[in-house]
Amino acid sequence: MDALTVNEAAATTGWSPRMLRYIERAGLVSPPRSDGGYRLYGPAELQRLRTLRELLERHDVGLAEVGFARRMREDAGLRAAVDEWLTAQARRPEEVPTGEWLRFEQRKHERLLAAAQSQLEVA
Amino acid sequence: MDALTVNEAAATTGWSPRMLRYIERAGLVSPPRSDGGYRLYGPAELQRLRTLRELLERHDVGLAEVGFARRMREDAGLRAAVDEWLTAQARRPEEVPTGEWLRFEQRKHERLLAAAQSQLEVA
DNA sequence: CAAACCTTGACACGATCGTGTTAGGGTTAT
DNA sequence: ATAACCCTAACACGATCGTGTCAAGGTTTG
Repeated sequence: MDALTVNEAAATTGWSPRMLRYIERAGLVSPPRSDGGYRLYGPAELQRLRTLRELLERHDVGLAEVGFARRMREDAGLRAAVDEWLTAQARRPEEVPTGEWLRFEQRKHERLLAAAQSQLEVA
Repeated sequence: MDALTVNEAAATTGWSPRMLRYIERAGLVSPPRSDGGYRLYGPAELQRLRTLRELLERHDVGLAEVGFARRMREDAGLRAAVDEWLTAQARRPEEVPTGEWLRFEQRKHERLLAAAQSQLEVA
């Protein structure tokens, strides 16, 4: 069998087994199961897990946010509602001071980086 | 003056003053300010606050999620990355993409990347 | 069969979200 | 001028996110 179990998949993707289960519950990567219920990660799932990691790291996004993007993609009503609301906002560009929001995001990012840093220093 | 202050705006929109400030910080509704720094909510902002409430209640969405949708809309690179990841998920591996489908996806991706590029050039 | 691995469920813990409240200090309006 | 209102910053607090770990029990495999 060329399918890996959770621990093996974890070893080759950089996720922990715990996170692999969490990611499945979040509806992002759901491997098929063996007759006994074991998760079986094939090449497709492994690739998705690696690209998911890339996506989160490079764009400072959370799993829940990707899950929300997925929900928007699948729920046309939701997508339309959110899109409409945001579009109305965009029609008033003079009332959109992006500076504050940017600084807010920057501070959040700085906090995340600081946390990652101290994490590394411990290791 | 037909602009309301935070407490007045809160009274007519159903939000608390605290949440009005929080919503501004989240980049969702940013009213102009008086010379002294008071928030001044006009009809446009009031309407946006009411529709925002509608949106959250009807679709069980959080403020942070709407903020993320906004971020995706404004950051073409992010949008392209998330979109690409989710699209790959939808495609079944055994359902080998026909030339037609593949070319369609490729063109979409190219458009998204081009948008990201021009976004960067502006900055 | 038995060791090694998997499953779900739970407790734990720091970080962020959504929200209220309070403190110290300016602004507006009467 | 002074009461009433606003501003930001901060503490607090339950809920959820992201993550680890442990327990009790089923599966795979040599």
